[in-house]
Amino acid sequence: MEQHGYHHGNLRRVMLDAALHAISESGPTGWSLRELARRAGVSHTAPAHHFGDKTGLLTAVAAEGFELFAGAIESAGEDFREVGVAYVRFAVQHRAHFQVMFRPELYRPDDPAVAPARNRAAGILAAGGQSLSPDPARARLTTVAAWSTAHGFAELWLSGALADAAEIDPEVYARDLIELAFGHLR
Amino acid sequence: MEQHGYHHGNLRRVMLDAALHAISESGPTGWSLRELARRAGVSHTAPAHHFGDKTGLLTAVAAEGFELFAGAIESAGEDFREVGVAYVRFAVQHRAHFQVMFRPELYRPDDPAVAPARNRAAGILAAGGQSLSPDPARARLTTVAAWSTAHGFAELWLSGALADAAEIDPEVYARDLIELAFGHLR
DNA sequence: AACCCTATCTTTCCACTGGCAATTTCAGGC
DNA sequence: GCCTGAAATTGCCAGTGGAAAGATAGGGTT
Repeated sequence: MEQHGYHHGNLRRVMLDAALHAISESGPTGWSLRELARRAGVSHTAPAHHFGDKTGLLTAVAAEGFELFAGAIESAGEDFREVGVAYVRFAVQHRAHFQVMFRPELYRPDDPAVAPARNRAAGILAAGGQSLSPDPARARLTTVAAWSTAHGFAELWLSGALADAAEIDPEVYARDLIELAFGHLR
Repeated sequence: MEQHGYHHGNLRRVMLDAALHAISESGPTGWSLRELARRAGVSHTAPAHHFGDKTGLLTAVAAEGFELFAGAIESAGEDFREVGVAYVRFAVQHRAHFQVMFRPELYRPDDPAVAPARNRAAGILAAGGQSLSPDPARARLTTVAAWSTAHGFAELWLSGALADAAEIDPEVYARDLIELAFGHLR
């Protein structure tokens, strides 16, 4: 909100938001660093100081994404089906983050800002799968099955492949769908 | 296999294969048209004659992908669970095609070479869902549920998110997982 | 108050990219 | 043999990501 002089004062956040906006509109690679810098009113190399390079900016997006994501599914409660719904809700509400997070070739997945958050999220999913699984030996399989269902629905929805369902609230659809596939487990 | 003179003779196919190779290695946008042309031994504008522009090349990849894909799931038989396995097998064996097909912002999804093949594939999936669904009124939901599970597993596998399962044959894993989620339907 | 230290941002430069326009080569039908 | 159109070429342009080096602000230190 401040008037910028030579020093912007908030460039990191502004660039991140600009990137998220651009990603939502044109996909994770459909924009240029220079364009973002222009909109932020700074020179085209200013962002380098905060992110290093374009990959660094995407790494920051992924890191923030995994943080938000872990929080979102963590606060979904005990019922693993609601975790799945929260998964889909996150993908829809934070589509830019989501579209970067699961394309590791776009960023540096081993970055110390990314890996911990990702592992935290993976742990939450694994715990949920364990609680859902009738057979402890198949906990991992159950986790991956439910994860796949939520993830696949989110991807298909975001890609527009489910255009015929565009009218319906994706969360409601996701809940029905998870119930259909995993409701028989208890 | 012919020696190239001024006219390459097979440029279209060679460029497609080069693109598929590049996509497998660096993702659907991690390469340049010029680099591909260089490897094919032609000038950097030669591909334009066959594909128009870069988007045109990706459109051709998507079109070929949907053709192959429709064939693959069509020949998987009646059992819808085997269709899911074929879905995953296709994604693994043709990962470059797959990674383009479901990112419509990368190509021209309304291209006449793409849309028919995509619709054909969608029809096969819908028919499978219908045969799987106990309740005809919920056929669409069942289709989307099974589609999501297969798609999500394929995406997670390709992205490396299931690194812990890297040892296991993805087809076998997919079969178990589909059985877990949809085996109770008959 | 003068100093310097560091983070931040600018200017300048380079190789590379996608795409357009004009031109050249070549192959096969007449 | 020639002529026509498909297939490639060269040359050009604006835009891109990134490196290098300089400029500026805004403290802390003394």
